[in-house]
Amino acid sequence: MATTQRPASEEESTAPEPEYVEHIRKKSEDFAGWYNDVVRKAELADYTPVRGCMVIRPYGYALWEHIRDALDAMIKATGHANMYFPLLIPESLFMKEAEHVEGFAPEVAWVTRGGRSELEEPLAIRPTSETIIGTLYKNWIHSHRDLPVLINQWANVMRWEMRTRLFLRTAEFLWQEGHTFHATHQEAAEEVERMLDCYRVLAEDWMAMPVLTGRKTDEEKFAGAEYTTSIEALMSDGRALQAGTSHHLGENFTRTYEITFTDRENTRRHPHGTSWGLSTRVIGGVIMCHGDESGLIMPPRVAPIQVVVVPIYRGDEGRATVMAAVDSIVADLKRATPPGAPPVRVHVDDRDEKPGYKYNDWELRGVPLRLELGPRDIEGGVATVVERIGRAKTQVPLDELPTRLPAMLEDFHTRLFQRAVDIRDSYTVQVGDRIALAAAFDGRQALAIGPWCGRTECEREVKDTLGGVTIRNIAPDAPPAGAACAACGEPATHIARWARAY
RNA sequence: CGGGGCGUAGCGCAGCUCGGUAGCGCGCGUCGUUCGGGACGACGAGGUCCCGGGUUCAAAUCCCGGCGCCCCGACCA
Repeated sequence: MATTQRPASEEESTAPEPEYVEHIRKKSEDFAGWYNDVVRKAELADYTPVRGCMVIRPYGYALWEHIRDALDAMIKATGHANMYFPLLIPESLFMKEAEHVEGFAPEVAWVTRGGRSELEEPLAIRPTSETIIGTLYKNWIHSHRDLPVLINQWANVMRWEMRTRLFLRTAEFLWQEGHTFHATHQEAAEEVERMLDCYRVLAEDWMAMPVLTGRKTDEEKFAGAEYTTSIEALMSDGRALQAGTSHHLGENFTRTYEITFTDRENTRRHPHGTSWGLSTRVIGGVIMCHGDESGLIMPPRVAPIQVVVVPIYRGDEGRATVMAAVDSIVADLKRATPPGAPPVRVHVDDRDEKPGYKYNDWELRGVPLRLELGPRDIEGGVATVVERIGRAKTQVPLDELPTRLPAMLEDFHTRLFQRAVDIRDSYTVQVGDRIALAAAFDGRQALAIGPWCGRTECEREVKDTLGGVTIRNIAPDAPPAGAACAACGEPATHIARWARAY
């Protein structure tokens, strides 16, 4: 290609090839590297001097706030109230529930010196709050008239993980944990289902992330739960992510913490508990579900910035003209917002950078719509709107922006959701026997759906043999009559979803 | 906890084999020209070479001992 002869005397250049160091690693070649680059360069989060703990930066925290607000509204709309419990749990309380302790003990961080005396009882930093909440509610529940108790807390918890990844698995993370107590098993079961459905709605309607709801196997359920349900999302690399869980605790904790109530027949009984949680991990889900080679793609309903305005001009005079038009657009958008409705979240990028730089920067950050406004646009009385998924350009008359932009954002949400469904479908395989199951995961990722016998040994055998393939959850539907387990051939009792998980 | 890799300017790295004045690119600051898909010039600021010890006239470089981080496994939201 190069035809120019270099003089033989010319020294070899020792300088590295010019490259854009701001660029991110290729998603198709190095998914984990891509993920890290995107999280850090889009300024969602970063590492800190604290091992395993991340800092959530303003752009990432704004995303979390929108997710949190949407979920908080649903939690309140279903009758729950927020409250707050202590971060530290005395060892003796924590150790009461045997199965719970066994499940969590390895990853609990302990405060062994209270600052006053080394002889003080060690304190666990909560990995979850069932134990302290149970202890307290023992004092507050006496009668069926005290039930149901429907509470939630937004909090940080700590689990001393061996390997951490930004958002997906950090030693400290933010979440909400709902805790409820009910008079009957049935009522608690309905609660478990109701809150799982809130998570499904949050994932699908707010984050455009399709999920499969279902029950966890005994192997994967919460330590101390009677049963666990979950929402499972498939990432665009084909691995599954547990994005929220809702547990039926039965009487497991209320027995241990001696919570009793007197029912209508004057019989003393233990209430049935539930707990359900969703964490900052879902942000990792949003990133890996929607992102592409250019970076993030933010679901509009939770996007910190929904529309970014890039002004284009030459010289100071051009700048003044364009910026006046930009100001007018922003003012129109605010004025057009119906009372009570959230305004379009618009940001004007007036940095002293070239437009091309800004395009790439905002694409990395995943802003759904970019509004370009330059001399040509102003002359035509339009703005150029470019959407993030396919970079399709639309000329929109300036006076139509207040109605068109919200509509385009809604359309963006719908297409983003459908795109995620299509990606998931591309990995989905219906399997009827072991050959099909093994083939589904042979050198690739998959979401394999098929009949299952319900046996833990079978589940473990698949995990060990097929390289970490696990049952993410079990479908609500029963298997066809007479169906055989796709993994072992024994009679099937369930429909399972197999995948490799994060 | 096993297996790898890496610690040199804010970031990415070269220099280490073979000891001798600490470098490059990007970024950052000021000024000017630019601006419809990652602009350019001039000048400038910025370093306990991860830490501790040893060898040596002399250590980023060689030796010993720590510490930290990242990646891959097993465990987990």
